[in-house]
Amino acid sequence: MNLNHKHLVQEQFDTDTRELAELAKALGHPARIMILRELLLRRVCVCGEIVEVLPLAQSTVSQHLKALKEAGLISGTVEGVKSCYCVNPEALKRLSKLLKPLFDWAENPNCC
Amino acid sequence: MNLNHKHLVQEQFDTDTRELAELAKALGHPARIMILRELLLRRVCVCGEIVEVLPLAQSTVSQHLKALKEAGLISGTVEGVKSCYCVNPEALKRLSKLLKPLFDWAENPNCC
DNA sequence: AGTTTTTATCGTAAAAATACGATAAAAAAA
DNA sequence: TTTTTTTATCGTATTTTTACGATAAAAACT
Repeated sequence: MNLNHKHLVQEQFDTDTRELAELAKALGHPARIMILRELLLRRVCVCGEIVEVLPLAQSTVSQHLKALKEAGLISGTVEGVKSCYCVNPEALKRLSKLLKPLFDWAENPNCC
Repeated sequence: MNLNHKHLVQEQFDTDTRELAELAKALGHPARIMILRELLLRRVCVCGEIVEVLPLAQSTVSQHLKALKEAGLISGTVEGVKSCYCVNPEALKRLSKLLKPLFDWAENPNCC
């Protein structure tokens, strides 16, 4: 496999496909799902209480937060010494929109 | 990191969380999104025409098909020398159900 | 019977993801 | 000012993912 073959391969797909894949990938780990759930549960944007909820080291949680942030699913602001995160509704709406054709089909499948 | 530490970590999350993560992970690659799209497009279950549509080697496509199958998103039947796949609507419905709380929140967020 | 077609699997290499501890950096508290 | 708290990042080890070519196995032609 070439040095950045994967990168070249990814570019062959259209934007929507790549965007959906990226959002889905960000949701593709139980820790990150839990983070989103926790952020939704506590009405206000929370910070490192997430670490206490998850069975993972602080550095690992920080890494997962970064992944969610890079996918646009959450945004974080520095609040003094603490770091506050919240779910980005727009990203979820986008994901919903991208998945809609699949879900619509599932309600009325024409095969199998 | 312990030998199967990751496995132990994954077990600490509840079933719904793990199920959602697994389904999302399966969708977390543009090639697999394309496969689903292609299966939906052609009304009847198709087989290896997928290979022709994707910019990937046959063996790689086969691997992606396996991943989707293992996640329950598609099912495949052998039709003579050919292999026929189709999307499993139940899996998509399940994914939709698991994502609904997130999407509902996004329509009426209470933060940010 | 021999050849072709179709697809899954094996072997393998490179890259990415996952996890942790250690540490740095900045704000807050003492 | 020193210490503590909080969080991001670095370094690193391990595992998983992604990709390919080669090959095997089974059905379908010739």
